[in-house]
Amino acid sequence: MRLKRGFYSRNTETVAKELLGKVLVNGMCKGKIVETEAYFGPNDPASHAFGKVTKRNIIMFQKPGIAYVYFTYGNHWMFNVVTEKKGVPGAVLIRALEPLEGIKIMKMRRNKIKDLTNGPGKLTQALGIDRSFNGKDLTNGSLFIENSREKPRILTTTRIGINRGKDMPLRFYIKNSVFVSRK
DNA sequence: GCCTCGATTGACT
DNA sequence: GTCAATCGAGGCA
Repeated sequence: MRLKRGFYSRNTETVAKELLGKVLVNGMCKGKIVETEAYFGPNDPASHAFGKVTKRNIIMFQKPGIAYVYFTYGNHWMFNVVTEKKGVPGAVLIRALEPLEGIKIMKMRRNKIKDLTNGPGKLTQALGIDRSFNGKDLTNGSLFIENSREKPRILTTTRIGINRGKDMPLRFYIKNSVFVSRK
């Protein structure tokens, strides 16, 4: 069962924690979400939505349950899920997956047999997510997130790779998972 | 128009 | 552990 809009239309931190253990699907490829980060708006200096609305960050202000995909460091796509009610900015960065299905395809896309999805740029490559998915509705289409009954043990840390808002504990990952990008 | 730098990765010492 | 690759968005003029 894919997650419905109501799941995403809540506090960003809550959604980030509850996404752990759920399953990200794009076509043939599936992976369990094992690591996420929450990004807010005006109160979060690390967020793209800190400050004014721009062509890039406007996706974060739109309806919950759509994809926010952006390009960084000259070669990497980042996949986020938009949260909060329409008009309120928020997104959850998916940082790592545990590969479940379509692993052969992931290996082909990554041109590797290991480290397929243990980082935000790696998992987008493995699942074939790029610019064309920006703004796509996850409640309707080939890219979506499946519910699960799993209630994982969650660890919380500060976010990775940012320069501002470094002290905010908004990174979450599943305890003992070997598929996270870092411990 | 020009300049800076990034929610990263992979190669190398 | 260090560091280069690589390009578009965003800020400023």
